Amino acid sequence: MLTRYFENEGYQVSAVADGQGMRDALQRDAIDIVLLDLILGGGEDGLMLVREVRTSSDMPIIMLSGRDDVVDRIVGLEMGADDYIAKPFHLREVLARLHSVLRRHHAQPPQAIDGEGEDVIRFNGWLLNPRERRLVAPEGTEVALTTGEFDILLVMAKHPGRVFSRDRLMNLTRGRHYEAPDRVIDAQISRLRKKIEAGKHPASLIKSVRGVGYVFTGQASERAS
Amino acid sequence: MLTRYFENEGYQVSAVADGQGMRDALQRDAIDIVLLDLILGGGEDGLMLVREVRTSSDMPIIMLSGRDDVVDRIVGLEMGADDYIAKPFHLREVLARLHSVLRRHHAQPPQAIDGEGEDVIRFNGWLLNPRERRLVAPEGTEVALTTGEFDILLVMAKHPGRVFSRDRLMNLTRGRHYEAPDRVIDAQISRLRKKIEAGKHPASLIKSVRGVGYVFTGQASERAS
DNA sequence: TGAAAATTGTCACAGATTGTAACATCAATC
DNA sequence: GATTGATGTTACAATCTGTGACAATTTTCA
Repeated sequence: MLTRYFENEGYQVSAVADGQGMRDALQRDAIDIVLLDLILGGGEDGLMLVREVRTSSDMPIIMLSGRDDVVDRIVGLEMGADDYIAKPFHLREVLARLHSVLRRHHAQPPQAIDGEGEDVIRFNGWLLNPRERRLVAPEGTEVALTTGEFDILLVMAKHPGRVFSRDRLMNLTRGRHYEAPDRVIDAQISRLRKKIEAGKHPASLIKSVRGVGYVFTGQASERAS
Repeated sequence: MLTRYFENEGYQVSAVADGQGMRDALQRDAIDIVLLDLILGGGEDGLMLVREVRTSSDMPIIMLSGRDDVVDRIVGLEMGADDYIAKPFHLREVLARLHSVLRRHHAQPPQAIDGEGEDVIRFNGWLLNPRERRLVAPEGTEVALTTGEFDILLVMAKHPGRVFSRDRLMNLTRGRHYEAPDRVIDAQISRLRKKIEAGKHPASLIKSVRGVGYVFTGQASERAS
């Protein structure tokens, strides 16, 4: 029902049956938000899944529950869900809340400090400016990155400490269903490393996690006012 | 009743009758959380047990009490319990609170704004930084660990004094349903020891518990701010 | 448009990491 | 102290990753 409704509304929906399905979808598709029913098959608990997702990302999550249980609601929100909707609900209401969550989420840091709207990312002295698509080294010189290199660095630097699979990087930096061998990412990472971990800055900012993918391990220093 | 319920929920439960049973279980099993009834047999006081556990660890504890007594509740929480549930309770509620406590407990300081809020782990002069995935020796030199070695050390160092079975380490450092002989862990531990217990630091930080698994015996010094 | 330049994809090989297994040690038990 | 079983260690094989060379593709610009 939800699937049909949201597809009619123009969304692209990945409907899955259980926790494993969710993990797969998160890996495979470029997911913007998760709607999660508390009562799942497969013996997995929806609350646990919320926590699991939260440990590695700030993916927006809306919990749907079979009943309006105060404890469930509170625990769910404490667990990190962004909203909680009890059945029965109106489809229109779900849509409204979804918009609300997405808005809050994307509206993340409008960051109007000093009358400026910078949302640059800083790490270990580096400065990454998504708007201008520029990378500036600690000593102030600009490092030229190609489009692909920049996209990968941007995605990863936004989430330090989070491990990205090659597939996921593929999805996030290119369109949804891009087909190419994963090793393309390896090559890009290699070129990227050569540029940002060059002689002067021997720190390893991108580490590889064997069998999984890559992590950005820079020291993000947000909100430089 | 609780045992059966939680086992149905997929938890592994060690049910014991008294304080001594609890101590044994804490030693023997890899305990994640303690549910403690205030009214115990064996003449031991539940409150005392809370304090006893608290003096040596930050093990999460939920107290169950036969009555909803404000004094009991306050004293219990002051003693260091993480939550307090009065009878009669719904099993679902206990589960929810348990989730909540576990989450709070595992919760990494969510992304520490202002670049502050390191959650590095220190032990015996060593410094383990999960975000940067770096291990720094007491004398300041960095020790290069592989992904697998780092994961094992991280899991164990987070819970000094806790015994991890090989299976559990397997689960915690790789996916859930990973299939490989347990001896893989032995090999990894061996390599890890060679790196962190090398000539300069003869202290044995990882001890083996025959028939069970391994314990991290470093002296954790938390949260140097 | 067409050539030059830049970027990306592909591949091969080197190197690193991990799984496996054999054997050496060690601990517990009788 | 001999036996039995568990753990430590190591070598080697299997797998995964890093990187350079070059081809294919896209972009730039005359």
